[in-house]
Amino acid sequence: MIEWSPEKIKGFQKALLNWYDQNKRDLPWRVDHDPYHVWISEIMLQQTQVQTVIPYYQRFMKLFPTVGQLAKADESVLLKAWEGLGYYSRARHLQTAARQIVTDYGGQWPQTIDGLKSLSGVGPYTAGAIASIAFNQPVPAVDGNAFRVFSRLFKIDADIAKPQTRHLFEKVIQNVISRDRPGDFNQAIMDLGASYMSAKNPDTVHSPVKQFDQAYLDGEEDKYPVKSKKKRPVQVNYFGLIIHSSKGFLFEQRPSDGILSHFLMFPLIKADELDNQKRSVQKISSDEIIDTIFQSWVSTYQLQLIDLAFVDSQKVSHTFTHQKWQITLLEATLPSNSDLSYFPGKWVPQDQFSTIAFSKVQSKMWAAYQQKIPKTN
DNA sequence: TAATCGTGGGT
DNA sequence: TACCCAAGATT
Repeated sequence: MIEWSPEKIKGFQKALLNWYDQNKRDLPWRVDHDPYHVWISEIMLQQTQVQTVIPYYQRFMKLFPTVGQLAKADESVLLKAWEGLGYYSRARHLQTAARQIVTDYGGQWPQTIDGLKSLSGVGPYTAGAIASIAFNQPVPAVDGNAFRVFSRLFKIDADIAKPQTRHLFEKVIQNVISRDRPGDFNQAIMDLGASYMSAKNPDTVHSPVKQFDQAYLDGEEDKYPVKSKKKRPVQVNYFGLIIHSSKGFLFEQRPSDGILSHFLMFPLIKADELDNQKRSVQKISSDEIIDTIFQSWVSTYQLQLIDLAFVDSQKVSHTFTHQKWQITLLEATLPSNSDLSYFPGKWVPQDQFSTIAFSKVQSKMWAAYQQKIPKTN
């Protein structure tokens, strides 16, 4: 890693902020520096592209214009507004934090890094972003853009995939951030990282700070940032049960932890658990699958599925960050007066589907069941 | 610490 | 396809 003189730091700040003043992106959360606006946008933007967030942000602000209204909102309405954004715990943390602000902080925003980090779902990056943008504090906001930009400027070869590395970047940024315009400085880095200094096909030759980009000057920008590779998703096979009655379709409430926690979905059964119930390592036949599911539901939920059969369609496939699901659909009916006391779910009439937040994979199952055509992502 | 948590877009 | 990336936080 290289060092910069005070003169070089001043020159960098000037070049960066001059460029930002002329070329900053016109984004809906940049109309002011309201901490509520900054906060909502930063949470939505976590691991999510700007163009995806824009319509969600605009709808969100119409639904929940203030932190107080977010605090007292129905969680089902909130999750419906978040539908499709993913990482749904962000939405739950959002409301938890809104209630923290209203109750713990008397409606007044904490303005320190530690105070902001005490809010649910607000970590080091988001706290830095709010503190600098909304409260004009000279603190770093180390996101993926900052990692990429500063690793190239300073030729930092620390692995940005390791949590510890953030501290190193915070020290570097603390030394070069504009004391006069910290919020604009951090946002300028983000705009730079999203344009001339993007991850793929960077256009450094036209970058406003190319003369400060040591990796570029040395012809080594393709070496930065250093980032270790992620593991590939593991495949998990499921059977998905489309169960209907005159009351609608049977939805199962997923557990409070793990992927898609709390979501209502068509009941899913892990294929290997079904195999275990048969105490067999070998794959079981179609008849045995139906028989085993039927008996499992009788013993577990005291529910008797009628006409349980495979849906004549391709498997539903969906890939998450760490899991690849392959779902084989089955269909059954259940008497509408069935006792659901032992079942963690409820009947949902079809005309109420639009009021419930569907995960992407749930939407795929429903589409496959309705259309009986192949569905993949 | 390393693993986990969704989805859409691009190559 | 398979893989990577996108304004990260939590446990």
